Amino acid sequence: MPKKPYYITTAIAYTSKKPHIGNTYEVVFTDAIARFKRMLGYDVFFLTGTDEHGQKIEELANAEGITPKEHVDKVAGEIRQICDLMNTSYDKFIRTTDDYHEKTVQKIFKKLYDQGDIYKSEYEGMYCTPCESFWTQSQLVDGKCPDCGREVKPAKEEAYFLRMSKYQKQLEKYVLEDNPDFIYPESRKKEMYNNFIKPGIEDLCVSRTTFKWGIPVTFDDKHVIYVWIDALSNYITALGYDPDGSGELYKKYWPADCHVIGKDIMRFHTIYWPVILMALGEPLPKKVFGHQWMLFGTEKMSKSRGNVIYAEDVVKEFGVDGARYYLLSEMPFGSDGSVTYETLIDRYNADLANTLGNLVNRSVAMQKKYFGGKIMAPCAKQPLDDELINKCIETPKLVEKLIDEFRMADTMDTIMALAKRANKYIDETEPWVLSKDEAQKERLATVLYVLLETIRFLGVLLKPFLPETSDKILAQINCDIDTWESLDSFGKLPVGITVNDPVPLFARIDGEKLLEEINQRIEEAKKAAGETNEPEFDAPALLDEITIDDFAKVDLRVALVKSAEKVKKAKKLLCLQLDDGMGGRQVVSGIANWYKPEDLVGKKVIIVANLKPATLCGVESQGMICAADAPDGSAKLIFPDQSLPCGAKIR
RNA sequence: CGCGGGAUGGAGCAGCUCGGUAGCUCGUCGGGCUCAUAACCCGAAGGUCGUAGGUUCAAAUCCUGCUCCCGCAACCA
Repeated sequence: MPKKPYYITTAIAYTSKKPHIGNTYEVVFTDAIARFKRMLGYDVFFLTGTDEHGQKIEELANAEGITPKEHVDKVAGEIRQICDLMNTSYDKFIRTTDDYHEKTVQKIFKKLYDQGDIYKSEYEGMYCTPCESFWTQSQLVDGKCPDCGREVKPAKEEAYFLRMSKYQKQLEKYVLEDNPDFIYPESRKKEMYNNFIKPGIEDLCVSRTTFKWGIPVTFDDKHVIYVWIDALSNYITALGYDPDGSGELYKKYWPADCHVIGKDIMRFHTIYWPVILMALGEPLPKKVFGHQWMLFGTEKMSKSRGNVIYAEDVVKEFGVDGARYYLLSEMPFGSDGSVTYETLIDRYNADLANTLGNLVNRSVAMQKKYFGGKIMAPCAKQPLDDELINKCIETPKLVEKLIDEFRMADTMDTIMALAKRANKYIDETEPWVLSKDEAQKERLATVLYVLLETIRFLGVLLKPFLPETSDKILAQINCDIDTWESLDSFGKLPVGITVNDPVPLFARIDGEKLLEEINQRIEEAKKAAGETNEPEFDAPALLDEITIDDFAKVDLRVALVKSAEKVKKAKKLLCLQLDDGMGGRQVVSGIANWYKPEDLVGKKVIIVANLKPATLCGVESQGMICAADAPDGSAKLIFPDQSLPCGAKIR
């Protein structure tokens, strides 16, 4: 019987910068599933890769003085190295700059255009110059750019749009009725459905004229295909999809069984991607699984905070399987995970070194010591043994169920629970006591057999998750019976073989010492980041030149904050009452996340005094407070010399 | 009233669908053991299960109000 195909993918990683350990989680997680399915007998195809086009890449390359291609070659290489370092078993690594991908994407675009699903738009007033972005009418907020909030002006550039609305009903039916597990977990499905699908999906702009680093539209060379069709299509181009006739791989593996992605790109995968596929007349993926984020403690990782952890940092201290185990066991199913070196050390020592490593070590050592390593027939079983044996039999079934639900951390727990039970078994049976009584020889042999067979179970169970460790365990007990089916019954460990010398699987780590070292390193990294003037910060591109007259149109004034309060029903907005030297005014500002009302009262700020008033969350704002974007994404106000009078003009 | 998730011993989580001795991991304290990587095993302390009500013989579990946290959306003029 031919094996059942199983196609699983990660999202393709954006090649702007080297991914940190949190980004690496995805590929390790997906690898675990892929390896597991292979063991179950599926014919698995596991795809990962890189997303390499776009304006950001173009800018980064410019800043570095290299070509975009040189830039992405470098970063894609790093990303692939990390995948290899983490021992992930991807079958293909796709790059969106691959020749076949670019050609197919062009064909897809053309096909959708020819059949009328992509159309050229000539909207006006939809273009935000600073963001270099097009927006459809309904995307605008108060008629302004939804990204930066600035004025948009009539678009001289035309753009191509995908007719999303046409597939509204079809998508709704698929998500709600045909395939209720499509968007997973459930909470994400509600988010996507309530926020985007139910209100009605919008046509999507699928081309750009503002940058060149992308796949050109074949029939209109001013345009480059924007990220959606380019990046998302990787899942099918990788298999040799072709609108004119697809290859064997595609026929065999599509539709994908699961796209594993970060929760931030759920929308693209559960709305845009299905619509593209429906337009192409292709079947939709069976599942999109949105995983959580791995944070550093409770904050995001960033270079300037000195808290970026890369996969290689963790591997250096804890080994590949140490890193894999941590990622797989520490990320909760329903909420963000948190990396700290403290928990990293704890988990490593407690689970890998103590519970698992020590179990294998002590068991193999006893087999060596009492029987010269030779495994004897278990002919003196006792009822006591059954508890452990039953747990061995149950565990694989539990694991199958948990993996089916993508509950990775629970899976790790379940396997570790078996190791704990085995440790307990040793205490219950006290082999060292048995060894002192010649009459108990058979019982001792049996106890050790049960123990080593349990260890074989552990070795096999761990294979998809900690492949290296699994190999080491099985090598130590000198047994190559490592299939998932071999866990159907207890007792497959052959009698008569001789185990190898016990070698510790995981060396215990001196936590205090390591933490000290690491804190030192973090301090240094912080310092370095400070000294080099925040290397992560990319100054935004310069706008078009203006004349002094243009500038004179902007009336900047000094104003005193007399009172401030949060705007109800808005998270980020503060409503400020100002003395502007001209009778006072009210200004709303999106700084509530970074400034408390009381911090501002009594301070003088700079306002744009002649800005057309606007209404935000129902509150009128007569002007705008000057602030600058900080590298960490926050906004910092610009405070003038506090001795300036209210109403003073800035020029 | 935009949508959704959550609040459980010092920390992190499970239990809630199908009400009925509150469980796990780490940490703390005490004990046991010596095969083993100062590892392993057992026991103890520690929780009025966010808050106020309601239903019930009985509520962490069901219902309602409230507070706080988080995600998505909206919102940084």
